[in-house]
Amino acid sequence: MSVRLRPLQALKLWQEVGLATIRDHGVDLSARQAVILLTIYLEPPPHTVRGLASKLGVTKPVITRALNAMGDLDLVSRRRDPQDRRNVIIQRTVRGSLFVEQFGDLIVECAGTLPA
Amino acid sequence: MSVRLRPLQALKLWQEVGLATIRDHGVDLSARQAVILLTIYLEPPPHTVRGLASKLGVTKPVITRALNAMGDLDLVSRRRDPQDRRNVIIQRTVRGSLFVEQFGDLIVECAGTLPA
DNA sequence: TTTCCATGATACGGAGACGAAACAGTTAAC
DNA sequence: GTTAACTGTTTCGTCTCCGTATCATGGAAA
Repeated sequence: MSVRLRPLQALKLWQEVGLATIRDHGVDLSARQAVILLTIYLEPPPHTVRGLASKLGVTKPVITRALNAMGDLDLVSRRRDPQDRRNVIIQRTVRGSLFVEQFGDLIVECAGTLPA
Repeated sequence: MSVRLRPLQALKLWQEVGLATIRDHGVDLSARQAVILLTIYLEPPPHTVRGLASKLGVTKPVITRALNAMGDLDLVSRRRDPQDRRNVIIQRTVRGSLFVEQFGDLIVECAGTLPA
């Protein structure tokens, strides 16, 4: 069952959620960081720097820096792959799971108050 | 009639739309710029620098700079208010309308392909 | 008129992100 | 064992953005 959404509703939803995240002044991620975080938490592991860079169409340093920033916030964690020690496996954290979950709830809440 | 959306669908939708905008390499606005643009095109005019700054909870230079950037892209335009020449009235443009419209369609399209 | 207050724009220093290129570490090929 | 290829990271110069403070202009009040 697909989600039915009209253009005006979609735009309003984007505006409301954007407004909420800007004004909340809590953790504010850039658009790219948000997409990286969502990819890590929504798609099946394992996730690597190269894989994420390829999927998003950006360079590797972008991923490394985003992981540094989100690592400092305890939203993701990294460890070496024991099998192939060149690889870095990106792992989820408790705080990251909570953050993503709350973000999902925020969108759902905004969607619920949308006019017909 | 409110829009019904489940948390996992909402998160997937955000990821898909974010992915599309990152990879398109066309016009890429910051999160703040996007919210400003949507506010201009979704809420009834007139819009002023001060009003937008207050609504978003940011300082005035942020709005001025965003309007400069989006003005260079021909997404918005500005003119002095003839009544009170201190004010600047922010106006919509053809290109901006088209851009917002296409963005709305993108969200709707992503929503339509969402799994149950 | 002169003195305030309001508006939006600019100057400035600092912080952060970008891509290209060079880097250290690991594995594979020969 | 040496060379080559691949991983993620760092460096570099550049660019953009931020907030504070200041500026230039226009309106309102005395």
